[in-house]
Amino acid sequence: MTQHKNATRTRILEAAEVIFADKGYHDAVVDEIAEETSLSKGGVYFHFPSKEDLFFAVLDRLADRLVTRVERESSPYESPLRRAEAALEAVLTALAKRRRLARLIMLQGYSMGNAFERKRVELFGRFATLITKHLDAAVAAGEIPPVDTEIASHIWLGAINELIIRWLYGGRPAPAQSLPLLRSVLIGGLKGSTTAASGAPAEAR
Amino acid sequence: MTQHKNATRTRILEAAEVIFADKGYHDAVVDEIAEETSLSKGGVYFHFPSKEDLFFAVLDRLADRLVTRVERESSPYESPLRRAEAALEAVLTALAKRRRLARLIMLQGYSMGNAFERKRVELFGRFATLITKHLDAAVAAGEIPPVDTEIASHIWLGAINELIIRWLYGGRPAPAQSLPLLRSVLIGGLKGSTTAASGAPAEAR
DNA sequence: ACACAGCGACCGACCGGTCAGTCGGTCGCG
DNA sequence: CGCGACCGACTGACCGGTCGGTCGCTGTGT
Repeated sequence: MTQHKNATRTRILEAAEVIFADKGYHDAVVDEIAEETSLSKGGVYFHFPSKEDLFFAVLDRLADRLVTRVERESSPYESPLRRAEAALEAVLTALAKRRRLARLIMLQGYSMGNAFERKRVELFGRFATLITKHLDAAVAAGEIPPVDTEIASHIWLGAINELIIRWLYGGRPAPAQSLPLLRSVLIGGLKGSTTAASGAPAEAR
Repeated sequence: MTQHKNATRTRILEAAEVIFADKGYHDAVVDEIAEETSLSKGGVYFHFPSKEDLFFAVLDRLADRLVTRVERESSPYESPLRRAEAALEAVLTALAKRRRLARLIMLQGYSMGNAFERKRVELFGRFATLITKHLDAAVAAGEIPPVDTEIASHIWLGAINELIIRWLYGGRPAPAQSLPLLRSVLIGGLKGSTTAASGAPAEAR
């Protein structure tokens, strides 16, 4: 039955998620993932062609969830800028809720070597798009000046990224504690931005 | 003569810098560093006790240079906020100037596994301090409201970090192109920040 | 001027350990 | 019986680190 096969696949993904998040790509050992799943190494390789594929599958699965969650939490708001703000907050709190997820997405991938680059761009691109979309709408609605929204969304993501990493490593300021300042700087900064110099004027719509 | 020994050491550091930046910690092979230096592996291990130590030495060397440079370029200005702004710009342009340096500091370290954590905190901490210092002065001078300057400096660094990484990977917007918006968001955001929640309130330990 | 010892810098073959991935085999279910 | 799911011993490649050895340079005694 395909049902069972699928269940096993999921079990592998779940175990792999924990172990990858804990040790990073390189230091995670396939044998351990197998053991954790009560499978043998061969069993794991029956479901995934390589360690790399397994890792990517784990990342995709998590990213899917996070995107869904962020979209759900930001959609209720009327104002585009408000939605962008909600998305910002949703990403931050979602990551803050589970260190493991954050570790995985934000750092453990690099231990894979340069093969991770493409994936990293893809992942962050997905989240950036989420925010860019709302910011574009906010520009259209006149809530903020016409800036390069793509760069802006990456500024947002970068700020979140650094605060989360800092928290992951040092436990310093809990993300929730940084949120007020984060919000005020990023949103206030955009609102007050008089810079129309976004390179190409074609963006004006 | 110690002079010669030191020169060799430097040659190793230079070669290691290139190779580590290119391949990441894990994929860089000591034999290759040796060959590039026209030394044998034993020769390399004569100068550095371990691959890990060599890597850290490379990082420290680069960080030292960057810190010096940033300090030099920001010191001439009178206004604290202006100095902070100059530091922001100096970091961005310095990293933009050499992809390799940026790669090394911002991502290749992670491939070392969890041992990198401490070092990462240390490195970013050094840069953050550079900015925090100026921001504190700016607060004292009344140029910006009293916010948590440490968090603020990490927001700045995070934004830079993400923009640089994006550029490294995709070559998308050249850092110089993002600078105007970056400046306007980060500085404008701080100026307009009404949030006084700088940890001063009764925050439980 | 010469022999030679000492030493610091460097050599490179080798060891020990680690893993990703393979493959012939097993087993239960339809 | 056949097939899909799974087993697990094994292999091959890779690499950090070691260690006995080499070699040229310098200083010392005669």
